[in-house]
Amino acid sequence: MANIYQVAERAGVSLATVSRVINGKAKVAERTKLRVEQAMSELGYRPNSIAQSLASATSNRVGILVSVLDGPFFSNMLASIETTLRDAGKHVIITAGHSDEVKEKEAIEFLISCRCDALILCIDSISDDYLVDLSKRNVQFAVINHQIPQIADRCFIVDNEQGGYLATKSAIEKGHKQIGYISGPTYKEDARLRLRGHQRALQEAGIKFDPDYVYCGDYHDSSGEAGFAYLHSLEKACTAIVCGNDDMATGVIFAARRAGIDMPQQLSVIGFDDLIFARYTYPSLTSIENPISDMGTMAAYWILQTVYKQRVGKVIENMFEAKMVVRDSLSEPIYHQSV
Amino acid sequence: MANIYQVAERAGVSLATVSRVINGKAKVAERTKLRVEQAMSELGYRPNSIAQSLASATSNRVGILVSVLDGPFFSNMLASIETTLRDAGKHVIITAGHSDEVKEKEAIEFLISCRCDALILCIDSISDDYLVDLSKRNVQFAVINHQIPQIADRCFIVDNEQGGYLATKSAIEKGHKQIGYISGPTYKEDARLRLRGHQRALQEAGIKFDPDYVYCGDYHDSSGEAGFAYLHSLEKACTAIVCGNDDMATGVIFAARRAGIDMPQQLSVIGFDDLIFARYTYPSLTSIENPISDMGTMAAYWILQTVYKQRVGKVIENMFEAKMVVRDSLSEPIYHQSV
DNA sequence: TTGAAAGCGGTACCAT
DNA sequence: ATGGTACCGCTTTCAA
Repeated sequence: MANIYQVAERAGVSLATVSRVINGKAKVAERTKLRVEQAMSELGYRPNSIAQSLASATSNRVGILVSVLDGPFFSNMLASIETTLRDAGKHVIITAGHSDEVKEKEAIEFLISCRCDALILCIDSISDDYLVDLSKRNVQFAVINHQIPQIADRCFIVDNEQGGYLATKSAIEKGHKQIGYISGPTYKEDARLRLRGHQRALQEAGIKFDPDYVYCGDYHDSSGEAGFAYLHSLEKACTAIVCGNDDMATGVIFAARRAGIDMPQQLSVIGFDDLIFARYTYPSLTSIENPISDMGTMAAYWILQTVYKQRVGKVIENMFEAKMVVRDSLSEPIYHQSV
Repeated sequence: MANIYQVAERAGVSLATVSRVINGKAKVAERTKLRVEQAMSELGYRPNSIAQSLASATSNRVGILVSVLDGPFFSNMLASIETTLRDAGKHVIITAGHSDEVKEKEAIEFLISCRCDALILCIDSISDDYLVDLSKRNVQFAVINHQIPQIADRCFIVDNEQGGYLATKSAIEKGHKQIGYISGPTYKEDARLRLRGHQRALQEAGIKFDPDYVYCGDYHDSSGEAGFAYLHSLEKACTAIVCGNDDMATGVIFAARRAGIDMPQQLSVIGFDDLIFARYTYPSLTSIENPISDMGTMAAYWILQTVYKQRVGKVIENMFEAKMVVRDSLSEPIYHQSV
């Protein structure tokens, strides 16, 4: 493939001039520019991005770290980040951290050693302190799904508390009084916030919060099944179960059906995240939309603006609203045949 | 960050020697090597992959093209490709083609202009001829999900015919005689092959193939619903519906339930692909596993071997077996209450 | 507005 | 086994 020298020669100019027309910033006489462009197209010239990176000390690479590449949670986000950044001429390098602290750190080091100009991190296990430290090295990054006060401007989160609140409130509005809650692991901030929202909704409705009605799961469907078993065994069983995420909600649905319970008549179930399969469960799952994809796009915009100094006509928002997605798994309780 | 000159200086050797220990191939005296390594770790040195790429004319980048990034079909494959290639020190650049011929070609050009050493292509709309041409330019690539005779060695496919055969055969073995088939769009090779497998199974069982029992869909769930409506309207309705993919199968399940049909008692449904949500439908979906992830890994190995001349201790296989995954949506037909 | 030339941080060939 | 050095293809001063 042709290089910049050949273009320069063919156009009868120096390579510096060719470089100028490639980059479009510096002034080049219109005539010269046309000659150069002609030469470029005649030769089918494409600038070598690697050489550009080396010379300009910007790789045009953005590294993404997600916990898992497979599974439905991140794929939409990856898609939207990729689209946004590719339109801006950036390359995306994707790695997985597998919710393991060591692997997450390795992945970050890998991305740094790739010379990424910036990172977008969806971390699970790394401490806030580590990220604060990272921000002091000259590594530019955005964080999704974590709120870290010292670097709040680069954190993009959904309003988890609000989401938890909405979920439980919608159950209350349907008339439920005995509402079980299956939480994610409470060492995770999002799980704590969702639970807090649940409590706020109860309180607002004058329902006393009873810790017995909370089961602490691990965000996997098996713990949804276990959580159902626990809540089902309580003296006064619940008519609705609100779950910290959709995986656990599907676990509840499975276990409840196995126990011969009709849903939603005898038991309402609410999830969180609104994953793709929420439509496919039976009954289809009422859930809280987690705008992870929008958050990714926003993080990408933030990077284009902050790191690449591009003008993206976007207002950077750090906190995203949580919204109900109503499907079939939530209905009025039927007390006379309560679980 | 330190560069190779600083390492050389600190170790008291030339940069050529440092380069040798980085690459590990050429011989370096043990003592020298240790000195260099010491210097590297003292300086926290990491070779600049961009400079390496420029100098060596290999970018260590592998480009991936999938139709969509979101959605469950490719995400497992992406995960396994990423793992395989990252372990080999390669970077993965991922793009989406959105099943559009123009966009797919653009994406390929983009990947080429990224200086990818090799591509892995999951294409939907591009013609075989284009790919054969591409193979004559000096672009190295593997193809997933397409069999192209001229370049068969770099194509990795599942045995679609066998999959279609297995699906229908399993229905026949359960006792079904009236078996509807909802095909993917027949301009797609995989759809044609799956349908052909269906026909072979019928023929083998002595069941006459009746084109009236075939509905041609588009691989989306809506066409599953439409296909159900059509098959359901036939004079002699079917007791089982075999679908060209899982999306259409979920469409069938939805529409059938809406029509008040009990599954699997009154109607068995079989999918193809075994996507993640096959477990979550109700009844859970019996399907044909599409080892897309294994195919991706194999394509990655093929690239490591062919393009990067690495010894991966793997036998390269181009054709992957299709396997049944038995769940609840297939059972014996109940004729006296047939649909 | 244009050109000359010095890097960017490596690789790889040729000597020694 | 080691060192010297010419690139790789581009960006970016600095001069003209």
